[in-house]
Amino acid sequence: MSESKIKNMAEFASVSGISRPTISKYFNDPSSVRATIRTRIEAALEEHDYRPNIYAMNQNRRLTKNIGIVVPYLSDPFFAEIARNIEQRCIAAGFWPTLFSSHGSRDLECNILDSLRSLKPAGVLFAPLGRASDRSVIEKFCKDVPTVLFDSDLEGIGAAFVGSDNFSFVAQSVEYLVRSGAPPCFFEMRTPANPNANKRRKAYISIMERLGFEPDVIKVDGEGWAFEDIGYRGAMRVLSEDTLASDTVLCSNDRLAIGFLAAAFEKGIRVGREPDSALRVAAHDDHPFSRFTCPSLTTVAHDYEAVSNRSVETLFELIEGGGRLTSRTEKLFEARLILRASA
Amino acid sequence: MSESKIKNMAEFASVSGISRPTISKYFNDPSSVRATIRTRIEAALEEHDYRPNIYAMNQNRRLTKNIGIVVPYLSDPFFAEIARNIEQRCIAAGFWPTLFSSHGSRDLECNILDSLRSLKPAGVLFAPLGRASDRSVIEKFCKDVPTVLFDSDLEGIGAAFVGSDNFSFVAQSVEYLVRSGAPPCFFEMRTPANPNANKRRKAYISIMERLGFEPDVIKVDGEGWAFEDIGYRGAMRVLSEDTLASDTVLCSNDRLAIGFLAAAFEKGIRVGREPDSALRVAAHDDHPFSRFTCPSLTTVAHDYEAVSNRSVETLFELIEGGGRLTSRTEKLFEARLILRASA
DNA sequence: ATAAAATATTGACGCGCGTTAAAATTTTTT
DNA sequence: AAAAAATTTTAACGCGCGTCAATATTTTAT
Repeated sequence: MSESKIKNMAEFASVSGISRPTISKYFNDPSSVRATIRTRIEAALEEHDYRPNIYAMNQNRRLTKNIGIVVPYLSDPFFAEIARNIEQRCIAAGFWPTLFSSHGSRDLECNILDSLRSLKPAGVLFAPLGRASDRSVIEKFCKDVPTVLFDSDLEGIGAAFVGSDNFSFVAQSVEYLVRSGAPPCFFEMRTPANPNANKRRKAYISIMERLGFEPDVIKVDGEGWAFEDIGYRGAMRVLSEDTLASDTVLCSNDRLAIGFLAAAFEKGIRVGREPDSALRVAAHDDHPFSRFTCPSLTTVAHDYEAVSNRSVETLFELIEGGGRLTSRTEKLFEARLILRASA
Repeated sequence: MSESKIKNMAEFASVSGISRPTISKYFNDPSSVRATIRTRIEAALEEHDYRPNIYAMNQNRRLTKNIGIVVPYLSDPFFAEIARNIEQRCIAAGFWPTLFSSHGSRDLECNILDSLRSLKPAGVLFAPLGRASDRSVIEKFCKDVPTVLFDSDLEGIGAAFVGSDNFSFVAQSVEYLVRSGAPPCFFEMRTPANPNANKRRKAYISIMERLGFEPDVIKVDGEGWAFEDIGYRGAMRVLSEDTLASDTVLCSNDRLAIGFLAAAFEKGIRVGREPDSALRVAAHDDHPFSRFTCPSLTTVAHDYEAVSNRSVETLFELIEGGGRLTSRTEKLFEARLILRASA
């Protein structure tokens, strides 16, 4: 490798013996130049390790190759995993993804959208906070920037939504629990942060009624995103007061269940599907940690792969379509029951 | 708010009645213009919501306001929390942080550094993979870009290192365990990904010897970053074969312990510090989930706040010093014992 | 009020690259 | 081998902003 530092495209053009516009074309799309030229450029690249200045590149292009990924809470490994998956796919497609987390804060979510705007991204994959989101700010953003919502839907906002079918989650868990024991009560936060929680509650009620059982929704107090803690405190109270009408508890999500199981353990209450257990606990999401709860958590899994795949594909279609799709599509993927020891 | 869209700084200068160079100065540092001018600019900003083009801004500036944050594995909530903390501090200081995760991959780590280079960041906060890192690539990167390492040290690389004192972790856990029961064996991965693990093992051995006990290191197989699973499998084997020489197990880190506790539970082995328990388990890190293990995990906590604070402060000094510090500093913060139910 | 210091304005250039039109070259077709 | 098609080269402009020097204006000190 030559020691001379190349500082701009013109210089690189002259050392490689190829004209600057052609070099420029190459960097925008290597397949747009003839193979002979391409190999010559790539040989020169080996020699001199020049890289175009991304700021100059993006300054006039109407569309950058940037993609924004926004999740509500990155400390939740569930979102970290989804983000990672999406990120990889964007990179593979030649985009430059940037990851943002709203950290559960409405203001931060707005600020992120603001920053994102000045990044002039080709598109954005956005999992909103939900209830805490500033709907009007997001709506305005989505009008200006091609955006696909995922995980959590804001009706009518964004060019498309990709997520999991909450009804399918609850159908599978409730039907399994009923089939294998007593009908479950439903354990959730009083004011859930996320619209999925509301859909799950509604699904629970409707499925229970369809099966001819009385729905029993237990709402526990707590704000924010410390779900494990909220589940733990709620369970401690419920278990102490011994107000549980059913020996089967279906938690709205795994993180609540993690807290619930910790409380049950502390109370010395045996959880599981063996005859000598006092309680069965199941939940939804198949959180990365739910394999390691005690007992391991019976849950219903998202089709992670499918959701992240489809989100990215939809965004690419949107980008190729110049930021518009014929109509707003909503794709919901089926969930899959994961039988473990807790129920 | 006026409906006319302002498309560049010259236009904004004319509508606000202030010259373009002054506007430019304002955006680079609002305090560098007179108060009267500042309020006039800010009034105009309210009126017209203009924002400078970040690409044009960064193209000629020798130093951008970007800061890169690189962590080895974002799906680990420990790193997610640290990253979030650091991110907030950078924003508060007027920088533009961008978060990257190596996802445990050597190649990805190199690619990230490569991308980071073209972002021309003012500085980088970097927690390397450790053993899997490509030392020479990182060394080269750190020569070009002002970088502070945190969490995991690569000796001699980067302008400074900020982390936790592994000796202090192990001193506290071992001394507590010895004081309150039998001396612990040490449970770890055979080939740890992270230099901290090696330091902890060495500390364990030296502290045990100092206290007059025979060190007993149990190494379990497994590669990668699925620590819980590795801990689980290792514990299943150890507990099945009943080869544990001590009734007290000190895990190298909490994530291994989470797997260990899951295995113990599955085996029906009672863990805790009560007299009727068969085993005590403790670990290090105070992982966000260790409050919710069964039983809750006795561990030793990082001083998160201090580490992220100092990392950021050190980077700011480095940036203000033009990318050079007088000498490479290594700051290690003390750890704090967290007594819970498992030991 | 006047002088000195600080700050703002005017006018202009440069950064590195995208992009375009016309001319030159290469490749493909016939 | 000649004509047609595709690609590259040459030359030049523009993007939005940083920055600088000379000048004008405002603020502070005397």
